[in-house]
Amino acid sequence: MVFPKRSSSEMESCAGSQVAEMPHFPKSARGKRSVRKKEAQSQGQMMCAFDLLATVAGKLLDEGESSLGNMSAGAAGCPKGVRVKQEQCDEEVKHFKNEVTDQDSCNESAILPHIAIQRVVSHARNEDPKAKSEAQDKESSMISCTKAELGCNFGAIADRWSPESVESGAFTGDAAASMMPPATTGFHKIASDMYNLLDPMDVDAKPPPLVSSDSTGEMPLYGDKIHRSISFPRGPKGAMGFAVDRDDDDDKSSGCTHPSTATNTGFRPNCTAEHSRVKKLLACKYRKVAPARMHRGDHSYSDVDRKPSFRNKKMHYTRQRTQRSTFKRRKMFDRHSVMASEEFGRASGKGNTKATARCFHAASFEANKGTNSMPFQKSCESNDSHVKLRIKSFKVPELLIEIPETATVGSLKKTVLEAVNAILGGGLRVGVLHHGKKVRDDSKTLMQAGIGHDDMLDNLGFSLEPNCAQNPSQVPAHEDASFLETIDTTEPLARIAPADSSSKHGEVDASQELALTPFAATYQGSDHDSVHSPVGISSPDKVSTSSRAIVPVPPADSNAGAVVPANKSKRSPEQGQRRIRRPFSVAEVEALVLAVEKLGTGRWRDVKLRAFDNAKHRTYVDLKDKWKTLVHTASISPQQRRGEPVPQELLDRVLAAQAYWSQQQAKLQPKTPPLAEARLLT
DNA sequence: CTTAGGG
DNA sequence: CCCTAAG
Repeated sequence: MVFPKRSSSEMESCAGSQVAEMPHFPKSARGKRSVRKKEAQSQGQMMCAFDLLATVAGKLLDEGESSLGNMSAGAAGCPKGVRVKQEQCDEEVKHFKNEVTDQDSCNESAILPHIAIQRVVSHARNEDPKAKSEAQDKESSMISCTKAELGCNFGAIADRWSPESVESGAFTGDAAASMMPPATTGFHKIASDMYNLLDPMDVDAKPPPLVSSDSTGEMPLYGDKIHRSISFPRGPKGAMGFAVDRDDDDDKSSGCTHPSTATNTGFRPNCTAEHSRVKKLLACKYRKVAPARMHRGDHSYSDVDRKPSFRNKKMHYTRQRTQRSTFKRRKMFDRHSVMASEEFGRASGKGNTKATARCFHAASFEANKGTNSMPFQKSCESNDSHVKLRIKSFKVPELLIEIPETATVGSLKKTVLEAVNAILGGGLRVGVLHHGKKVRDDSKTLMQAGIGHDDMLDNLGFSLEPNCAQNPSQVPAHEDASFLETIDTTEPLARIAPADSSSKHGEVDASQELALTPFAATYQGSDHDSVHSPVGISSPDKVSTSSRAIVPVPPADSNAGAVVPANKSKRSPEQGQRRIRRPFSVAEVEALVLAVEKLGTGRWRDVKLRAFDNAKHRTYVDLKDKWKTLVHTASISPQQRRGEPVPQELLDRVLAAQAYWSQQQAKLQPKTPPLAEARLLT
């Protein structure tokens, strides 16, 4: 038989000692699974740290919002910008580290984020190298600071970052280089390297023996790369995720850092991948709303918490299923758009005033850019009992937006705008919140309502509500709480960046994230949404009771991006949702081919695990289907093919592998042990 | 839950 | 991609 060079060698190797083992793979695979799981758990803590870091980064991004927009416009610019900020962040972290170390008392968890943020936000200052070095020196000691997890985590983060960030650059370049499909000859090889290096699965699960036995020369690199990737991927990844990642606020609320609470218990376990994901998603939104909710004494918190944990129980695939039902990116706005200063006050108390404000503004209509203060304020003119209110911004009711990752930022904006218009078109009404309570009685005078006193400023809030559907029965309290997602600004960035060369890696578990390379991070963008949706989706379910369950909108054409005021109906029939179409990128195909070459055509689950473990949106069924189409594609004339052209080389390999494995299967039927085959082939 | 196939 | 029968 004639196989492409690489294929043949690989196949043979497989057929040889390997094949015999192959059959066992499934078992090991299961074992792997558990392993992975374990790892993920153990890394849960890190997540907290990362989240924190993310938070900081988030601040940065927030601050650079405007520039961000610009960057998005000019695609290429983004990554760079992000990285820079990241570095800054890094600096901050280091600094921070110092402080913490010096303080020695990490208990003041609340202060940590504060410090970090402030510094970040006011990144104006130059970092003094001295502190930096000091920080490095103290790294070890830092880690020992176990008392306050926050501090500890932070230390960990810094630890991770600082050293790595340096290398990061190089690595990135490296990866980039390998990413660029050079001569077709080495293409697959490169890809394999890439995957090896990207694929966490391999890292934690792949049994060394198997690997080494593999005749290919890629393996050696394997270990090496893995290490590296494990050590720093954070950086890049973080950079991306940062925009989205939660911030300290979140941490606190989540209980990871927060000293108090019931939440703590519930949350803690969730400091796992899933949770973090959710958190990321919720990031800004969450941040914003959190105070509000607390204010209202709502249960949403727990809601949010549980969701993740709930999902955690499920396995990957299950999760996927859940997620898949709605790959939607949602953009929801807390209806209580205008938060009284009181809430902000609280926020600031936690040391995130700026962040909150920023976020707030970002999410709102940006009515008043540049002002970090409260969204509205009253210039109480004690004069003649007139109450002057200045509403700086309003938040619109929830919005559910679905937009392809490939969409441009511009289209995203447009989409959002449309969504907003849609809501506005339906008519809006203004809600007044006083002391966190909705003032329903329109006939009351402000005075009667207690509005107008000095305190008012701190307790008055406005909200925009859809004029239509809303039923009075809905209690404002909990509904939106759970839907605090925000589009991660990152997305666009990620998107724009280096294409989706390495498509298959999203991050799920901390461990996985660790293995991610900068590029992987890039790719994550796509995964992110898959991540997003889950949250959104789960939320609706959980909160179905609430008024504004999100109504999964039938995905309009990918380009258009569907927008729906999530308030329309209370039900969330995400069930019937058809997953959005996500064409396989060449990189993905490459990975698939590679995996199939090794594993064969009948073990899709393993293929999934091996090459797409991180691609949460690719199920083994998808892979199987893709293979099917690939085989078909390979057998038709290039002119008949559609979509992103797949390198002929890959198609050839597809056919070869297909032929090989089907033959293998055939021989297996008659009960011919693979070993025999191997011998023959050899 | 996975596979394997048809739709 | 979805849906399902089978295992």
